[in-house]
Amino acid sequence: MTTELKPDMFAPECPTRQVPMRIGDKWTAMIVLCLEDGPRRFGELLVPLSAITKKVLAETLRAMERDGLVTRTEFPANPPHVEYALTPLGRSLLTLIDAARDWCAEHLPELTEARRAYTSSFSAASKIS
Amino acid sequence: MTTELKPDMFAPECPTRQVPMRIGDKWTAMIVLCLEDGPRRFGELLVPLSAITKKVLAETLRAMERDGLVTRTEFPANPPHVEYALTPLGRSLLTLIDAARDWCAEHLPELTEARRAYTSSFSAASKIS
DNA sequence: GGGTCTGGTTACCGCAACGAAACCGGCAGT
DNA sequence: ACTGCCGGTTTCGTTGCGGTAACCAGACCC
Repeated sequence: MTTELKPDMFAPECPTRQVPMRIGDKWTAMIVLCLEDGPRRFGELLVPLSAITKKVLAETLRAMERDGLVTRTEFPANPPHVEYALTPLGRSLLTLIDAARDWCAEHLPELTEARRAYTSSFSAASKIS
Repeated sequence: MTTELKPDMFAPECPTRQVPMRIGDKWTAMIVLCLEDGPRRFGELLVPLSAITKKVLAETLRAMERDGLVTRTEFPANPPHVEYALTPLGRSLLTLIDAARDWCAEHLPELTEARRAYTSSFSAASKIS
């Protein structure tokens, strides 16, 4: 058992504060999942992420490329197209994402029930997003 | 080995889409960590979360209470005070948060380096947050 | 020359999160 | 009566993520 040193999330200068849940932004985790089984083209990513717009997809992919999570490869063939693929770093996120999905699978009912109970007990008053 | 069914993040109506990274909001994970060793008072939480404002702390705690992650207990003693404590559900988040911190501890250098390399190679052009 | 496919970019905008600062009500101390 | 502590709430303002719609450049097809 390697006693790893956890990052100090409480230090204001710790990059953990900036980074960790970029994964938690609206689309990054889903894009990683989309790329799990191999490279995909821009247009292929648009389909499963039904609600995303081209702009946001492009932005998110750029940010992921910047952070070394995906690679962008242009094929100047005919018609020219572009492929996005996971880097090893991006792929390493899969275990984390899976852990999050497992947590959801296990505990989401409790959370939903808690939320229901809470809002029904203060039916009128509170307004928490 | 229980073959758990992962939530379908791609279904627009899946609550996974709403919930998962509420954990990833700016403060929830840190508050969970603060409460790890036992109940804390409002004022005690303000200290380690040095940058948080009372308003945001109150909002975040309310949301966490709504979701069944913490309990709020008033002590009408003298002087009156309030204690926040993790519920079992909230405590179950610790493993997930630890997984995220482990990932950061392990891969943050790569990510930082990727970011540095990216921004230095396009020193002038790109502006990604 | 006109339409279409691909992989975007640009301009604009709304909303929710986040934050700074002031205020508040009950009670204790002096 | 005045001061301060505790646990907030109120007001106002800023920032930034995400979204909508329009446009674009290259290449191919007709």
